[in-house]
Amino acid sequence: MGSECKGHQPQDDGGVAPFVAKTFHMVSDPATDAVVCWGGASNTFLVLDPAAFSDFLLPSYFKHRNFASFVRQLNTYVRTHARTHALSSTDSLYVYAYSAPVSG
Amino acid sequence: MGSECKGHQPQDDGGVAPFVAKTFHMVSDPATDAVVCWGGASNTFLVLDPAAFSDFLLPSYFKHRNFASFVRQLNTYVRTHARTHALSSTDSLYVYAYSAPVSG
DNA sequence: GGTTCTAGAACC
DNA sequence: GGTTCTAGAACC
Repeated sequence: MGSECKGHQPQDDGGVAPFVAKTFHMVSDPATDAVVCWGGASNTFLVLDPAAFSDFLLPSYFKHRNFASFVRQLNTYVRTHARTHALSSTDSLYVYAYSAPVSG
Repeated sequence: MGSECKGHQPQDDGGVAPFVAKTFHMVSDPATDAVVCWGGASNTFLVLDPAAFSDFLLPSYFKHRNFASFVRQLNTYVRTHARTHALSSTDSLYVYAYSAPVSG
């Protein structure tokens, strides 16, 4: 091959699955912190407004607006990504552990 | 026994499970037809307003307001009650088959 | 018997 | 790899 990779990595996602990358972006976006945000300790994120999360946030990242589908995917990566772990839920507050990927 | 049952049946639910009785009542109530109502053919019922269904209707019948928990229970009775059968769902319209109990 | 969390399986 | 539907299992 003539051109070799010289460390240039456009869109370096560290091989992270699309679902994981999207979820990280979605949670990290400060514009939507009233809907979903990082939790305090324990590498968690909180869905503060499940209705807005389902109706507006999910369809902007995924091809659906079903909270159950999101949870199903999350549970998949809970398994394959040691850093992710489901915790608990209440009537209106869903809490999932999800640590930020380590850069560097 | 001195007193025999003479056909008097206060609260005759035909031995139907509480979940099934509650769901039937919830769907049948005309006051909430904008939220959930009986479907046209095929013994179905439609959750027209999932948000209102979860936030207001579910907690008035059950001890939670989680659509997923309702679906989990529904799927249980899909199995044990031949008359119930899950069909499909779309973004905002959940459709489940559920036939009315036959009286008489 | 109910409620929650998670996963299998089918289908896309 | 994503989305949906359903069920197992644990816990209440």
